[in-house]
Amino acid sequence: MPKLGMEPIRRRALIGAAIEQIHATGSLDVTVGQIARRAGVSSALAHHYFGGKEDLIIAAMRHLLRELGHKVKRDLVGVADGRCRVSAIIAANFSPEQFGAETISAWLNFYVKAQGSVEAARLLRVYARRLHSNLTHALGSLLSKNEARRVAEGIGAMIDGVYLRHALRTTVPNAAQAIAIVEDFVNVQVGRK
Amino acid sequence: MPKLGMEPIRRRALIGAAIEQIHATGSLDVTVGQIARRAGVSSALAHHYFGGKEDLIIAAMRHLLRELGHKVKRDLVGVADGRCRVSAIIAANFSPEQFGAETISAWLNFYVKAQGSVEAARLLRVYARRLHSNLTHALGSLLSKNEARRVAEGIGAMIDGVYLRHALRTTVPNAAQAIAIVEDFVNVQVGRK
Amino acid sequence: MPKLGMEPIRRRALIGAAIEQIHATGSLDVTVGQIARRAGVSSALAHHYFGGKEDLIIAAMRHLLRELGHKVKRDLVGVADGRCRVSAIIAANFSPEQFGAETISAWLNFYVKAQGSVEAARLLRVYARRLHSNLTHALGSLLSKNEARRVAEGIGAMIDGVYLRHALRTTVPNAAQAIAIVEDFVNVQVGRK
Amino acid sequence: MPKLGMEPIRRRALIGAAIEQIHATGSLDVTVGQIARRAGVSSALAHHYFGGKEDLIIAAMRHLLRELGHKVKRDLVGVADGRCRVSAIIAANFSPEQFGAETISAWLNFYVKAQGSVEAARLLRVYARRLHSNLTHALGSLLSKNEARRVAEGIGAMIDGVYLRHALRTTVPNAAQAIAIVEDFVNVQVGRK
DNA sequence: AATGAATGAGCCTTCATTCAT
DNA sequence: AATGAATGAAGGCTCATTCAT
Repeated sequence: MPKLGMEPIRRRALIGAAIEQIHATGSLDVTVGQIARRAGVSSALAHHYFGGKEDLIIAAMRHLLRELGHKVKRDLVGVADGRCRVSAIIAANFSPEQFGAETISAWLNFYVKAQGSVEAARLLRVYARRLHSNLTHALGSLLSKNEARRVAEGIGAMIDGVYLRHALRTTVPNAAQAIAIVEDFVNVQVGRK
Repeated sequence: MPKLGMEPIRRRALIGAAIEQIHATGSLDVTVGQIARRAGVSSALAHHYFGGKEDLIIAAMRHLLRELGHKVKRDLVGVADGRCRVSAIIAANFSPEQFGAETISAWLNFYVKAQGSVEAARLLRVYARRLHSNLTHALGSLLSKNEARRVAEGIGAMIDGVYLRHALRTTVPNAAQAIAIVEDFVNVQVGRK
Repeated sequence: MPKLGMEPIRRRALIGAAIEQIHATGSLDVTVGQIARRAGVSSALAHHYFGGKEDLIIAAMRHLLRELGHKVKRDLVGVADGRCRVSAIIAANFSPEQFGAETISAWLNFYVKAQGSVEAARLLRVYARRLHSNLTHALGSLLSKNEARRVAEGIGAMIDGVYLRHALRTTVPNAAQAIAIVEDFVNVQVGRK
Repeated sequence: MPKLGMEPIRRRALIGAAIEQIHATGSLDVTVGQIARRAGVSSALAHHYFGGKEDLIIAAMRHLLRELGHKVKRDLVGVADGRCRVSAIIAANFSPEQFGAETISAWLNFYVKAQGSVEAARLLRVYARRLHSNLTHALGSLLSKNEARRVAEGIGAMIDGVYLRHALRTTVPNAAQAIAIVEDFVNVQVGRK
């Protein structure tokens, strides 16, 4: 008898396996076979559910971005103070789920992917815009609109830079230190006025 | 036309072609054939002079890093004031030769490469250490040793982050804006004292 | 037609094709593509089932040696007399299945292969040891242990030599004549006592 | 100034290097580049003097066969007794110059080469015929013409077989033992009458 | 729902060979 | 006399993808 409702299970397993494999390989030079094996299924099944390698990779990307989006949204609930909202956003970006070695690897590689895939580029732009918008709003009560935009831009660049630098390390990512660097930046920017 | 002493000419041409091709492709998924064709030679010749694809890519990386190193060194000559030296270092990192679309692409991909190649990782670490050391020294007259180190770290992360974000853009890189973001950071950090 | 359980079928076909191709080419300079085409499949499938060219060649070798081993074992069943067992062993080595043009070619090339492949060398040594052991036992009732060993060595060299010389010929191998030469040797050695 | 008379020197060096390289590689899968490097010249020069790889290999073969021919001829001078001439021929085949590891390797590979090259096959047939003729004549005083032919055939097969078996060994070739095996065969054949 | 079977396309790499100097 | 420069051709191998079951 055919098992029912396997599709979501398989999709999730394959997406997870893709992210793991990207991290294990260190690049997007992963084979569908490797991902499928890691997920415990045949490579044919990966194609069956995702249509092709491209789509599977994009799905993994989308998954990661959605996770981050939900995390930020959740952590902002009930936080009223602007400065605190900024910290919450930063903390969300470096939370254990987001700042693990696997995710960092995947993130870096998605930036590469975006250089050759319109869909991947679109996804990253959506994420960047959302981050910028969130930060600008939170900073609105502390700075002028223009200054808020500028500082938000700086925070964004800094977060990406910290991710990039951690991609090089072989040690386990140090979230506290990462947060400190960015928070330090915010403190000075907000404080000087 | 001379038939001797072609080696350095070919090597340079192939390295240039490799960087161009990486940018054109947007990833390290470039074939030796593509690079060779771009350089106007056969793929066999590329192997003859470099031994293999890996070595060619690494050579391109090394070339870019050396160029940057020389640029920084040159621009620092005669600059005595610490704050000015910091600016010179930042400016060098965003000079037209370094901050072109091709180089940015290549740079991003080298970070990926470093995740799977010890030699590539080593090269990037050398670059990071050198940048950090240069900045720390320059900041030494303005801040305490510990603070200098911390700010240098922040500047480094910021530069990388700005590069990363520009890798996404399709427009021509805006060096002035990039420099402004980083300089802004430095100003506040140094000025707050 | 069944679509499952193709593996053993393909493996057998590829091994057979490899032996044929080695004979057709006259050397081990055979391409996986040639072998695969002869077997009616793609070269990719040959890699899929054997992992690589090396392994395919070794598998063909192993196949031939196993065939010979089985043949000898089968032909010795029920043969009690020592002298008759010697003859049976010799006859087995020159039986139509073993002494065909294809097999002779392959044999010669395996000796070459053994000079650069530990596994191939191991296989040939196993065969040589088994032949020597069989012969020594059979000769045990006719000669002293030392003499039996010596004669067994001679028979082995002779069999190999006859194979080698037939590798040069373009005519169909003459088993009767080959057997006569070796038997003649045995007769004198055993009879002279 | 152009060096004169280099041709014979280079040819000899290249032929020697070819034989060494065949032994080092264990097969005919040697590159012209390897041989040339071993001879201390460029691969282009090898082509200049020999026309191509094929011709160089054949020249190496011809060289070895000629050496053996001369050796036999020289060692037979003044030996009148038939039995002694047989021993001299056998001894020549296992003399240090002929029975070194390099030569054995080359020999085996030439047999392979002969399967795909008419010229190589012709050379080996010439050698076999000469050996057979020499032996038959020498045996003429001891056996009937038919028996002499038969025994000569056996000796030839044996010599080849011994060579073949030594090709497998990694130890230094044992000429004394090799000669003993063949001489033993001759003794019995001649003695029984 | 899932997979074994199979392949075409493509890439890296090697190498014999040619040619101008 | 000798070689550096250069290439075309070919082979081993990988992999995404398709298909029949």
